[in-house]
Amino acid sequence: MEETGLSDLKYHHGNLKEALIQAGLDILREDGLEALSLRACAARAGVSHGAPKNHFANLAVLQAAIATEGFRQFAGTMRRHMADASNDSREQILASARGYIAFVEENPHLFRLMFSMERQIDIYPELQPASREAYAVLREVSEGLSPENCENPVHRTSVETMLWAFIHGYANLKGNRQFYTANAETGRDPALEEIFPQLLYLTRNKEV
Amino acid sequence: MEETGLSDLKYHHGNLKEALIQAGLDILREDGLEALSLRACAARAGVSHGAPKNHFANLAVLQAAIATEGFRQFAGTMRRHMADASNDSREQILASARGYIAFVEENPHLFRLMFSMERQIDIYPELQPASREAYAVLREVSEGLSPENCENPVHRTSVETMLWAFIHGYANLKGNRQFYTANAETGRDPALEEIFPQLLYLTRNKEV
DNA sequence: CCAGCAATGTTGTCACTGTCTATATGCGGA
DNA sequence: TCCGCATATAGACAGTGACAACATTGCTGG
Repeated sequence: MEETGLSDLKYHHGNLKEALIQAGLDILREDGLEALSLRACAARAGVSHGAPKNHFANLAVLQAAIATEGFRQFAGTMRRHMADASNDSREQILASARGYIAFVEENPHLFRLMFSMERQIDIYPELQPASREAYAVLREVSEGLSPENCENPVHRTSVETMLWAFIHGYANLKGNRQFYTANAETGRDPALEEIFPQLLYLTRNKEV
Repeated sequence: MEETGLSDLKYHHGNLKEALIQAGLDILREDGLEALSLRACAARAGVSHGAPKNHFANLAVLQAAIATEGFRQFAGTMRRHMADASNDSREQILASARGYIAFVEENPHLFRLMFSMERQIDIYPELQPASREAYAVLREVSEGLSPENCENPVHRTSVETMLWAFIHGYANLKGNRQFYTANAETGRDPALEEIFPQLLYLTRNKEV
């Protein structure tokens, strides 16, 4: 009507592609992974059931696009927690772990989708970069733990692998309600806060 | 015809319940998680599409039953690896980790099903016991690491949690082809063999 | 300025799936 | 023997992904 801009309310729907991704994120949050269907996303975006075909070849591609946005928000959550912590490397990686756990607790279904898409990483071109962007956060903080004078038997790659595997496994098990560790009102996980320093201890120890 | 026994080839089909579970395991191995449907299991067991209803109220319950059998085989794989190792506690838990990884590599889709069922643990009565049976293996070997004179800051529960989370995360990431660590022809994972002793080092250290 | 075109969205259809209901079948016990 | 229950069959229905044919919109080149 009075639209002169060039980016919103344009064309038939507007930018349906992003609307479908957002609809998928909403459905995941509200109704879970089983409710995520092409037709449900289309309906929530206010278009017909065939419309998504023009932007996503099939359901798997839409899922990959949703997972991609998930990885971006995931990295953002970790970086946000890191910004609230001191600059010390150990505090930084602990903060990233807190962000990791927080994201999984807030987005359990999205997280499950993200890591179930990883074996089809090639069906959506932006998925792998977004996934690597999230991993880059962990890599950065791990590198801060391996100073140049490092003669540590747990060298750089192993530090990354060990910390990543632990955080990932802990978050998974916690997301599946496998642990009873209720968060205190501080919002922090007592088990994580206890175990993590132990793991970091390995990264500065020489002899084994 | 000549059947006098009481357990096989009885009645209409025989024991359809177990046949459906076995069909599900076969489908998971051959065609993946997406191909696992009630009708596919029924067809593979040679019965009509409505027959499973008499044994499993819905698809989720059949999936839970398949996951239950998965947890049993999972525990069996770990115990088998442990039987091939020496009785030393550290060797035992390392062997269980090898079994853990081996199971995930051989049954990636089943493993994914198993740990995606865990948030509906109550829909099939045998699922929780089978899951706990698998966890009991890790608990047993972890207990061997915390001797009675233990003043270790990583106490019993934390040892369990740390090792379980690490193995679980490592297996997950590896199952999703996140790691490039190709197994040597020994069938062992070099990264696991390197990192694990470091983790075990924590369990015998007092000061932190 | 306008005709054509490509991008986008709609509608209809098909096979497949989960679930429900009604019906048929066969075994065991009264 | 015959009744009842557990089990299996057959049919139906709604929801889904995928595909094809068609309609609409906005852009672009002449």
